Amino acid sequence: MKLGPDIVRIAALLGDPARANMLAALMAGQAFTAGELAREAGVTPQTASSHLAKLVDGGLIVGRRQGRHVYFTLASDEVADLLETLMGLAERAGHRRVRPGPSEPALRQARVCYDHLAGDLGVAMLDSLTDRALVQDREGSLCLTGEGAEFMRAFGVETGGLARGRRPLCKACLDWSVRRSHMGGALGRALLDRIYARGWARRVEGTRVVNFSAPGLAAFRAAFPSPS
Amino acid sequence: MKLGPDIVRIAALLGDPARANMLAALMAGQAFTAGELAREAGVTPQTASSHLAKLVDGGLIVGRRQGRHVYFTLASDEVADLLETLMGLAERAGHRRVRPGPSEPALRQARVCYDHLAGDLGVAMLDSLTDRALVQDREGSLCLTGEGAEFMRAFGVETGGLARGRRPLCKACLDWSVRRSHMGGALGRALLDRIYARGWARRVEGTRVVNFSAPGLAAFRAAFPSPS
DNA sequence: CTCACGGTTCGATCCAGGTCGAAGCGTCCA
DNA sequence: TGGACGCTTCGACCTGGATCGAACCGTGAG
Repeated sequence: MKLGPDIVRIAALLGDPARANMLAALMAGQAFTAGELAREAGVTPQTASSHLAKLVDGGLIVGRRQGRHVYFTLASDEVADLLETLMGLAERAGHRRVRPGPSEPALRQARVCYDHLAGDLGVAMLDSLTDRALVQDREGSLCLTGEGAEFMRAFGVETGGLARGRRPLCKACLDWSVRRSHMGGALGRALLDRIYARGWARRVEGTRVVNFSAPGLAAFRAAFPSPS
Repeated sequence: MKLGPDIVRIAALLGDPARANMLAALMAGQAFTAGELAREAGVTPQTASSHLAKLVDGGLIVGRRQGRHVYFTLASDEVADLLETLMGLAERAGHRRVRPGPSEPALRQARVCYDHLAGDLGVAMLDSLTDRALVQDREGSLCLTGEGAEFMRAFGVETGGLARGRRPLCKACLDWSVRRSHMGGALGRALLDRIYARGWARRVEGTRVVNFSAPGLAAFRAAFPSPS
């Protein structure tokens, strides 16, 4: 069996704790400098530099120089997908990194998955949209209906511009904690942006946790009512 | 970022060439003995035994004793999913194991993905089914319509029994070579079984390639006409 | 019972690669 | 222009883990 793509290079890149920590940090969707990632991974800057070079070479992340800093982000949301899939399998196989800490429930309720909303609330949002026939599912990639576009416009998202980019408008992304899909793609990102803009929730600095205020959560539930 | 599942253990397991070769072989869906996997990976039986123990411990494969042989299979189709995702990323990142060999086109046209049909023909089959509204897509997991169940019965697949198992009846599985979905799950398996039973195609021994005969291919195209 | 065979365990070897100190290089600021 | 800072390169060190020979164990065959 010497055919097909070479999974070893990529898997080996993910198989080192320092690199995995860096990638986990980058799952927050924002760009980090080399130094920040070094601290995140708990290694010296030299070591981090070596790891980052390997990750760039492997096509998992990209770096942009800006002044004397270098900002790194995941290379694509495909990479984020892979990381979520891996986390799902690890979760199910019972490999926890540490025993559930205090912020673990918050992470399960709402977090960013690269640049869109994941966790209980992310799944609830997609459920609500599909239940009201605002989005439909065609062969794995979601598809906005006419009423859906109407809804999005009212919510403050111009879907016309989003569809122009080469990134798929919306896309089902499997959630590792809930084991069901939430909304990804350009629309997923735009929705989360609107949620921030309306002040319903804020990112907890340095983590993937998305913190909803009490009125924000109520407004969210009203905008995306549960199917039940 | 010390929260969430531990992806390192699993990724490290996949990051060794010998283990990756074994898993790639197991993607063919059939069970292999420890010795066969050792030859497949190009290592001695002792080394293979050590690797297999690690893979079992990590929950990626399971082994069953039978006489003086031990048969190994992938632990779940989730593992197969992960491998396909990894292959997709590796393919796109341009990491090929070897330069495309002679059987590469055959692998792209039709192969087994664990236990269901993948490649051009696998994608075409799902396309045909969705186009004729025989299956629908709800939040990532496919769903058979009433007419779909009718169609399956006519094709020789009793969907009633399949739905009883704890494995999802059907499921979209992202194809690494085509980068679109094909049909997985219990129904995907049953469909491939029927294709074998009707003599349309056979597995090429020891590889993932599925070889359609000329009349078999014609019958396949007739049963699953292209949407165009 | 004895032997052959598949699989595992043990121990020793060896090497890829992670790690960090020191030095180099470019950018920004005073 | 000098100095601080962020990042990278180089070199040396060291450890984890892959590998295999040899011995061991259980099953099946003669």
